[in-house]
Amino acid sequence: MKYDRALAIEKATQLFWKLGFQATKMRDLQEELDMRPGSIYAAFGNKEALFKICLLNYAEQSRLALDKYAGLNSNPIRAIYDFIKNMAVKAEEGKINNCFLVKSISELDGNNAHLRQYAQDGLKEVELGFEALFLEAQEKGLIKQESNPARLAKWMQIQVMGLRSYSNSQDNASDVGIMLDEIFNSLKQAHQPALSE
Amino acid sequence: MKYDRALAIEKATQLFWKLGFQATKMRDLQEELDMRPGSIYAAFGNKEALFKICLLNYAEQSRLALDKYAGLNSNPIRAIYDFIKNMAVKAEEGKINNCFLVKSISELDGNNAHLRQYAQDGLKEVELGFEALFLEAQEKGLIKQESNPARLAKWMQIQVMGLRSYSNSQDNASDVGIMLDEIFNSLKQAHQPALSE
DNA sequence: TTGTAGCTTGAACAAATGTTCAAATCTAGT
DNA sequence: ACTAGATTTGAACATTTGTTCAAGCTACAA
Repeated sequence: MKYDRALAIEKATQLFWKLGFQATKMRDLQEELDMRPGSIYAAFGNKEALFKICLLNYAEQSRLALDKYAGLNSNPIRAIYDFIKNMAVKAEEGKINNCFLVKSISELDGNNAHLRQYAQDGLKEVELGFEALFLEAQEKGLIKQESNPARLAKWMQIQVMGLRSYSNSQDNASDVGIMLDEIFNSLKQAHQPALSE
Repeated sequence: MKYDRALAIEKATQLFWKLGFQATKMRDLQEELDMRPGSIYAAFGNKEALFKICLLNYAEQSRLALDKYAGLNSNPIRAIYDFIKNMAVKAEEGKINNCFLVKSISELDGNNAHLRQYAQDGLKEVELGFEALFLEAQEKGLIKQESNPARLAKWMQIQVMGLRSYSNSQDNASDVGIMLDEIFNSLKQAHQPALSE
């Protein structure tokens, strides 16, 4: 039976995400993808190449998701909120807290600078997406003129990374949703024009 | 020649910190510690036991450092600031950005729940240290009565994790010091009593 | 000097792991 | 049904890796 490439990448991503690059063994992948070693190597090259494919795919999906929420909301701030709420703060059962890109960068410190770069690029893309939305918000009068969209995007990344990292570091990650709301409240507090509704 | 236990643990920690638990091979440790396998096993048990020792030692050092800064400063907020500035935001050459505990928790997701717990406990200890200092600050009138020390401690952890995670995810980690100052500014903005100096 | 207790050495081992490839199997066009 | 090309299979291989242990070494008391 011919394998489903998209599905295989999805499954491989989940495994790499959960276990990390090093801890994921080819035999784990063979079982998860229900493919024999030869097929995997024929389809993806080798372990590193498959990991790279997963990273790039995850980054692209993230970027597409952000664009999706931007399309669904006339309010750019709301779009960022929805994106983060749905992508990063979903506290579903057995869900992985950490961002796949951030976790990979952390693990590939020191070694595999080559793979690391793909994850860094993916994160930068999302940050640029945030920046564009903050700029749009500024043009719509939702954000102060003095505020700096690039700086806000950076700040937003820090907040999300902190939130996910923290919720990952405590088993009791109950009120992450509340904390996200607090982050957006402090954003409004500091950067919304005084006279705005 | 008899080995220096404290020095060996220090060196092992640096290696585990840089490479991670999985990527650090016993042969790397043998070279770094300049000890033969038998000696390492006689002194520390095995790889996992050595890693555990490094984790516990790092956590203890962190906690001691926080107490040190608390002793040096009459202002508890300043103590927290100095601690973070010196422990987490040192942008020295070849310095590791991520916290060893956070990085370990991230890597040990899924597997090695046993080791993971030690890192979680270490982080919790630091958080409790923050909480005590925020409480002290509140008693000294440096923080609003309505503010919640435990919540502030949590918030602080999130900010530091976010900052370190971000600076780790971008090669250009130049203005991390500035960002830390911004974090403390927003802390004062939101939680300092209005009439305070 | 000699004995001994404890530490160190490094060769060796068994298991794990990434990868290969010849043979088997499947697919589609005639 | 037949064949050529593509895909899949899984046993096998070369390394890598965590760990062991008998033999060697060192320091010190008698």
